[in-house]
Amino acid sequence: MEAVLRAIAEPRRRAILRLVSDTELPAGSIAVHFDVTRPAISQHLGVLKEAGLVSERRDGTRRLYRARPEGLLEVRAFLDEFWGERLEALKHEAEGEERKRDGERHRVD
Amino acid sequence: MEAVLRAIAEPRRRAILRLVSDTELPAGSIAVHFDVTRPAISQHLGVLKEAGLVSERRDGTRRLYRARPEGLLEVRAFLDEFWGERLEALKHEAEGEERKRDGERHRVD
DNA sequence: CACTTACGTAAGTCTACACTTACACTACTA
DNA sequence: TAGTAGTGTAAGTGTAGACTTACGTAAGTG
Repeated sequence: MEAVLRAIAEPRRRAILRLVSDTELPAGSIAVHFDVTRPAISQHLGVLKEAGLVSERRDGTRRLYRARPEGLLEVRAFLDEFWGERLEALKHEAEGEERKRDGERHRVD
Repeated sequence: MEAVLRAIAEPRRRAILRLVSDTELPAGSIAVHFDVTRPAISQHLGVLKEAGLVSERRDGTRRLYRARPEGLLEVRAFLDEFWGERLEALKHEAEGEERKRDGERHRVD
C-alpha cells in the first residue's frame, strides 16, 4: 500500500504508467519521452515494478514493461475503506454539476 | 493531485485522516495518539490542510480538524482515468474470489 | 495585567530519494 | 571471438521532508 502510493506520488512515474497502460514498451522507448537520463527512468521502472504497478518481460536484450492495473486495487480499497459511500455521493454530485454546466454526457457506473 | 498523493503516501497522515474521518478533533487530541511530538503532528496537519484533505475550524484557542472527503475525488478520478473499466472488472473478480473463499457477503456497488 | 492553555512556526538535523556519470552485464551479430 | 545494442547497477550529489527543541502567539482565567 505505502509502496504503491509513494510510487504514484511521483509525477514522472505516473507519466510512465500512462505510457504503458495499453501498450507494452521497452525501457529505452519509454526513456526517450523524458528529459532525464535513461538510468533515471530505469530506476523509476524499478520502483514501479517493486510496487507491483508494472510487469517486466524479457525479450532478447530488451525488457518490456506493461502496466499492472491490479496494483492499484489496494489504493481503490483505501479510498473505499472509510470514505466509500461519501465519495460515491460526492462523485455523482460533481458529475451532475458538470452535466448542468457543459451539457457533456458522463458515465454513471 | 500531486499534493494529495504525497500527503496520503505518508502512513502517519493516513492514520490522522482515519482519526478525523467521522469526528472533529483538536490538534492536541490527535497528537496523543502518536509517539512523535505535537509539533510534528501540527506539521502533518498543515500538509493535509494544504492538500485539501482536512478542514480547520477555530474554537477559542483550539483548532478543530475534520476530514474533507472531496479532497480524494481527484485521486478517484486518476484511478478511473485510464484504468477505470479494468479496475472495476478486477474489483468484482476479487470480490467474487473472496466470496468463494470465505462465504462473506460483499457490497457490489 | 500576569498566567496558563492550546496551538503554530523557526531553525537545525538526519534520512530518503531523484538525479547524474561510470561501469557491468546479457543477448545477438559479423 | 570481438563488437554492438539494450539495459540494470554502483556510487556520489543535491534537495525535499519528517523529525526534534526552542520560541512566538492568540484566547481564555485569576
